[in-house]
Amino acid sequence: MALDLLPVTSTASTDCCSPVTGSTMSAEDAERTARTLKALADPARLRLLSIIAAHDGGEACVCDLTEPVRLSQPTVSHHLKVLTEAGFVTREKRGVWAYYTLVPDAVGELGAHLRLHLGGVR
Amino acid sequence: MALDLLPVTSTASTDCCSPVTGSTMSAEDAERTARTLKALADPARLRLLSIIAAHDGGEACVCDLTEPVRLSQPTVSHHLKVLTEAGFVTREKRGVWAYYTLVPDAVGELGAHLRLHLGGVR
DNA sequence: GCCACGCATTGACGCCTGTCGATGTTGACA
DNA sequence: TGTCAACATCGACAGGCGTCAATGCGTGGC
Repeated sequence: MALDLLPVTSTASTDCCSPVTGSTMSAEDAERTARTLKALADPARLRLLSIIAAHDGGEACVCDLTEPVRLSQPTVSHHLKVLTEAGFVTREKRGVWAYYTLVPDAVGELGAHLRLHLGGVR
Repeated sequence: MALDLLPVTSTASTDCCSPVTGSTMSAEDAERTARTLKALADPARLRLLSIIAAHDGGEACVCDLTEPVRLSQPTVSHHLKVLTEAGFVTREKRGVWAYYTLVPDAVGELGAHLRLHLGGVR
């Protein structure tokens, strides 16, 4: 608020920058959004989602995912569990195989929510 | 290698699911995208970006960011460095103060790149 | 009923990361 | 020149995370 010459007394400690004009993200919202982003922020999980998306019908089973990412089967299962709990894929057991399917607009909603608070659209 | 009934010879090992139809994300792309996402996947950094975005002019200095996030000054500086290296903010030193400014469409481009490979738009 | 197969879970290990106090660095001012 | 303020960097610590081998659990076929 105050400039170099004005003898300010109201602002006790901080007085260097411009004030806030919009509304900031709440701590709870930041925590939830960060958890969702953490599920995406892994190269193996990104590749898994990409492979599932590239499959016909948008679904794939674990045996089709283990070899392309060059990881052990328990590790792939772990990543798929993380992606499932974050809401990016759904699991459906058919016989012996487990089919993972993309949740249609999960990444889209995440991006929209980010642009809402971070002013990407303006 | 030989199966129970069908004499398949083309598919060597995997034969349970549908084949791939699209193109998957490369390992290098996944690595780079994951690094960018990791910079966002933290509640403190999300709040910092949100506070900067809410400031007038889309810029803020460290002294305006330390108190809202309830973190020490070194920690805030560390988070801002991570965000700077990821390309979400830029740093400009004016006198004693360091002003951080949002990179206009960084989150938008990230979202677009994700939807491109993950089929969010279809 | 038993065995083979696909997948999930467990336990363990090493690395990465968020946080802080202490210290260094730089610019403003007297 | 000396001092103070704002910010960055360093070193250290605890907790989280990615990875694997070993094991458990259903399902389908013989």
